[in-house]
Amino acid sequence: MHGSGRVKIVDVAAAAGVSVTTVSHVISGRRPVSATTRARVEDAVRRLGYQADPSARGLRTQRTDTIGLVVPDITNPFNTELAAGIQAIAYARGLLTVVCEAPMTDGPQLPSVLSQLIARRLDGIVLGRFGAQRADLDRIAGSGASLVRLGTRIADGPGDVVRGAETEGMRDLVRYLVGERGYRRIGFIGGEAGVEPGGERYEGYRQALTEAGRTLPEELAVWTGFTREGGRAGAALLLDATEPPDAVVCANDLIAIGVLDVARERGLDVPGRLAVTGYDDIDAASMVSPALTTVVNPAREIGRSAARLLIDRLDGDEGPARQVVLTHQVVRRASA
Amino acid sequence: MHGSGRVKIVDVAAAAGVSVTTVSHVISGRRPVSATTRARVEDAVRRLGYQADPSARGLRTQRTDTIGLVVPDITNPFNTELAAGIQAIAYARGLLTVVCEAPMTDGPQLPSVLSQLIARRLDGIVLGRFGAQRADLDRIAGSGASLVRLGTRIADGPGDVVRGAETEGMRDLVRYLVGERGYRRIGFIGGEAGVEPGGERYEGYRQALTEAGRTLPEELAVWTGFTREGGRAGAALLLDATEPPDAVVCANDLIAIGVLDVARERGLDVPGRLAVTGYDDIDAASMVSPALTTVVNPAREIGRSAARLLIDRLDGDEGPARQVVLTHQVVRRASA
DNA sequence: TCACACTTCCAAATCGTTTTGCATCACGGG
DNA sequence: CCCGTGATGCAAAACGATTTGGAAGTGTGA
Repeated sequence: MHGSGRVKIVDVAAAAGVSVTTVSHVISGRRPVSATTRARVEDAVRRLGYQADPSARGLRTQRTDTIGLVVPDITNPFNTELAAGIQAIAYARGLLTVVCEAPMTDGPQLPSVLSQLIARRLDGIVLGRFGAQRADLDRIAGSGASLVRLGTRIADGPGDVVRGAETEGMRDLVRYLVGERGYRRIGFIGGEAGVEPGGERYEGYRQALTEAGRTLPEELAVWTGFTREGGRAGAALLLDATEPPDAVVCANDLIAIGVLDVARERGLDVPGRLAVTGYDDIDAASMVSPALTTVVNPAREIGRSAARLLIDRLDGDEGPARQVVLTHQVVRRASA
Repeated sequence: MHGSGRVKIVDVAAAAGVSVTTVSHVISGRRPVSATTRARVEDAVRRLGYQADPSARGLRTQRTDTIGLVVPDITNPFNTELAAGIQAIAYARGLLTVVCEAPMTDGPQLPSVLSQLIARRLDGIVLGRFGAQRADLDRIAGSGASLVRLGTRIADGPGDVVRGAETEGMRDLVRYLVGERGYRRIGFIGGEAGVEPGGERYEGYRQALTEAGRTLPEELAVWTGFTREGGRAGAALLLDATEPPDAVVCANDLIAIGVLDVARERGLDVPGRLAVTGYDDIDAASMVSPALTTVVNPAREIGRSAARLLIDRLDGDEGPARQVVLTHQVVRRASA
């Protein structure tokens, strides 16, 4: 019952009165075929509704025409936008995209997810903003899949890189807070400790403060998690400090939204009593109130660039590793 | 270079000193193998890091071990949660999940996306809340893929169905607005006209109003689109009516958030001057302010149920079509 | 007419599994 | 002693495409 009557390439060949070889050549265009024969074949393909079996083709060509995206949190809108950007490009090329979640904390971890994807013989993998080990990267590269890494400044290691100018973005944001808005005591809430892109963004925060001649308030920098929950936890920590901040800079928008939650619970006026900023500019950043001052991280464009790089590699580009850096932009809204 | 040195089943057989048949039987467990032989084979598999080639396996077994989810808007958090629920179950079963976007308006439409997925010989497809034609459903079923439809009340047609009790959910919500909160003139903003789940939800709205003896304010029911933009457009329409509503019921949360945007722009107090409600209870519903009164639509659980149904079918369940209905729950927050 | 190049097509090998039908062996019961 | 029965393992045939080497057919110039 299951696809028993599927039309195969031999059926097309029979219907068109040619050999399967010719049908294949018409379809792939790898060898010239006379116009009349081509027309007969194409007509037969259309009439019978022939579609090549991807397993059979993949077996022969050693390609799956499938690429993967691995992200730490599939529900983070940033990652969703990313996926949408990749899919748009990949779909047009006939590539299927599978997006997998490899949580930072619980659930199947990165190495396990990579095993699955490598076993699937994906043609390429986009690794989204992770604390990936060098061993993970080498494993992907060693499997024969092309690799694009996202949001990391670390240039060595296999694969191409796409990233936003995150250090610069955060630096500009904090400059704005210090210079134009005059906040005095600025805290920082990061994601998981030591993990990109938290490091990048913290670095920008650090730079802006030191260039302004401020001392880094080390007791006001905490790392919790890139989630709303993480923001709540971080806010509690910072607000209960002996000398609380008048502004808190968050490593992404979800964290900032968690901080807003706490501020509302405690009846703190934002930004009067406490300024809050995010990073990424996800849709929700403009939904909350006060609307978040944040930095645009062009998720969809990052996805598109990553897909294009990957496709170039699949098409045989053997050139040296490339790095694409996308511009940033501070968005001034009501929260700071 | 590309995977040239991949270890194949013959390599494992050689290393273990048995035939490939035996290796295959050890792996699949389809025929008994003596304990000592099994141990030797398993050891060889581990040592060599053997992983069966999915194309070769798929060619023989006529399965891809891959399922698909099709949704109209991949950036809608409801759909993301849905995907996460499906993935969680599928991943544990060794199934890969691909989620595809088939927008209602622009971009590749449903039939075209289905063609891609059918060409890929997916084992099963979950069709997320769509105005799918009967022909689309039949095409999926005819391709041999198992089918689960989401959020539709239409029982006939191929495939199993998973849905929330949406008519009831919306009915309870509107009862609350009318009965407990005393709103007099209640408008409705739907998604794309005539498309599930808009129809379901409108029906609940209609039922609640008629059972309360109200006349349906037909001029206050508009269909725009299941997005924030749609909400903005709908709000403009309703607020500029000759006799504007004091409450507006939206077919999903994104629409409601768009209405909040407009209310804020116009300086309308919510809920004092205008009450607003959503549907789905996505994360953002509790981020905006005032926080949305809405109805829980258990996206993740719907996804899990759908995946389980699909897997049952893949395992050979030939029973009659099933329908799973999940409970709803009104969440009373600040917006109404 | 022959030689040569170009077009156009085909037969057959190949990709790496799974699965079927058989052969072999050991063992116990009649 | 022989035969049936299970357990165990192997050889070979699929699965459905792509690709290579070569065989026809066609046209041109000497």
